[in-house]
Amino acid sequence: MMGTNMNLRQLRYFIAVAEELHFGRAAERLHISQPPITRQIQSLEETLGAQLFIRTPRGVELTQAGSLFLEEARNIAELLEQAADRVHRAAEGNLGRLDIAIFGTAILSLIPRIILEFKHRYPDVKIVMHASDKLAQIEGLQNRSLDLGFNRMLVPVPGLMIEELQREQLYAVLPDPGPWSGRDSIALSELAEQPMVLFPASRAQGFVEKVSGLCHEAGFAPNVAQVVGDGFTAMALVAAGFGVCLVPESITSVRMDGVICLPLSDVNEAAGVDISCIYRENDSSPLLANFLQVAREMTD
Amino acid sequence: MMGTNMNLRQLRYFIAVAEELHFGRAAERLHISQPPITRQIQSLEETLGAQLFIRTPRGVELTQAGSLFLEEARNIAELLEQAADRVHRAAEGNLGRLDIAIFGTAILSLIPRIILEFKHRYPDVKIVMHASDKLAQIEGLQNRSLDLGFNRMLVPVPGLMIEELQREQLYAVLPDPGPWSGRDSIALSELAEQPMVLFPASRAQGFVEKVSGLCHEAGFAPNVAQVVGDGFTAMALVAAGFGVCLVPESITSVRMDGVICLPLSDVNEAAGVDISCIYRENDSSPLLANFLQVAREMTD
DNA sequence: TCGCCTCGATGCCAAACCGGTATCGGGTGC
DNA sequence: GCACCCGATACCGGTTTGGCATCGAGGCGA
Repeated sequence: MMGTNMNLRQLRYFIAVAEELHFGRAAERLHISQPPITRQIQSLEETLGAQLFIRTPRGVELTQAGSLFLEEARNIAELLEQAADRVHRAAEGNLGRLDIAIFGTAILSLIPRIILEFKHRYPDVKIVMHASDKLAQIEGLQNRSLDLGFNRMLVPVPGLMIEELQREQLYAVLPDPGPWSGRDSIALSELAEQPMVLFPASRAQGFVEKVSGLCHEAGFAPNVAQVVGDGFTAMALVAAGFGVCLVPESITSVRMDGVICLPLSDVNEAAGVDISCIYRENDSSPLLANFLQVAREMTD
Repeated sequence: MMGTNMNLRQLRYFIAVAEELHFGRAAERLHISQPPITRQIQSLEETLGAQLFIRTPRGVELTQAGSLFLEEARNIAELLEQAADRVHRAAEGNLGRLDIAIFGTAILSLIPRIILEFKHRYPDVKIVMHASDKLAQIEGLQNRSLDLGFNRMLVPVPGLMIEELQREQLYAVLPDPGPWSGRDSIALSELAEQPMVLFPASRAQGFVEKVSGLCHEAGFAPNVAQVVGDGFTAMALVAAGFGVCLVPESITSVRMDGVICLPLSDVNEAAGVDISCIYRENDSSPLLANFLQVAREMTD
């Protein structure tokens, strides 16, 4: 009893024979001898319950059923080849989808440049961006709805990996015109009595605590005028006269009427804030690996 | 070195494992033991150049590449199944295309009934009808653009098979009112002096010669008034007073003002004209075989 | 008409493949 | 630490596959 089960080998042989219309030439094309072709075609015909070829003295010709099957077989063979190629590319991180979360002011400077470069290198990877705060990023990573998050001052979480990409200096945002107009730097201690706008108003520990800590190091407790959601709002409040605020350097690329941004002269580089990324520790996705590699290259 | 060639077996095993997310359960579902699954999946992963599963202590989970491949594999498996089924049906004559040629007046009576019945029994066979004269039918059959032709008084052609389906009596078409109004039959000899309209004006031998022969048997040479393309035109000319004509019985199902149709009393049954079909002698198409069977059943 | 040639089919043998049993090794939970 | 679960590996026997040699049928030319 011949095989009652179709085989890809039979498909390939069939296509070769159907295109050559000649067992011998098909065998030659397949780099095998002729008898195996006969047997495989016989087996295929038996499993299909259909005669595929009419044997003639000068070769073979396709029956109608064979002609129909040739189209199907070609299609299937091509689909298989494409599937294999796509899977291979997916495994190498050239194809797929990556869900990335960013926090409010991360749309400035570094992160969009990284994403742009990655999209350029891997055009078939679909990047989906999500605006999520710190806790939402962690939850998203844990329940696998996210692959990667960007944030500042992340605290270690079991199962998640944190990697610092860049460290930014802090700038003071001050009303203009005002006492500091024309200056090109300022000491944090000069702001001791100033009402201060803090952000973000998040559930998680973060920039608010960082600023408080720095003030205490500078010898004063911050006079908190207001806590708002993000750095843009904070700058707007400074312009409106609510007080002053501290921001990471990248936000200063936004120019806003009514404020000036001055570097802090008495806070050293290491005391700046980080931009880090966070991802699952055991994530074996080659897409993520490729993305991280791009991110590291661009922050060398 | 494991197989560098994909196999349908690997596809089936992969789908089972991907759906069960467990080698053991997949093996159970496939009614084999677990080790072959391991090897086939390993081999598949090697040929694809992609890790498809992440092995965990409690089973496996799909990688992104594996998830992608699962969709493709399911699709391909289904296509294969459908292809096999369609080829099987095509081989049994339940699916495919049949190109049938008919001549002008064959759209009456028998042939459309045969085609209708065939379409009813084999709804997935596409019937393409061609209006071709005798020579065009023979050429079409020889160059394989036709599978079957219907015609009358076909002469044998090498490589083609002719099969008579029905024999029809001849009728005289006479002007009405006229000398024969009210009669219910007529002898051919009564038409000896009458101008006669003949058809078809074809390159091939046919009905014209048949009528001439009958007239000579009846003892006179036909007085040819006009030769036209088809029986309808001939009847119209009779109505217009050009003379009389002879037609096969089936055409008399068309009622036309100004003419009456009378059976010929002195021409015996066997002298009538046939409706035959013609097809390639070595055509092994099951569609044709099925069609011929229907045709024979309906002319028993 | 008789060889001769071509082409697919068949018989036979060795190598590769596949599945089964037994067992290993790593990880988890009691 | 021990038992248990799961996938990986080793080994063996049956089946399949391909190669070689040969057959048999049909067509063509001398």
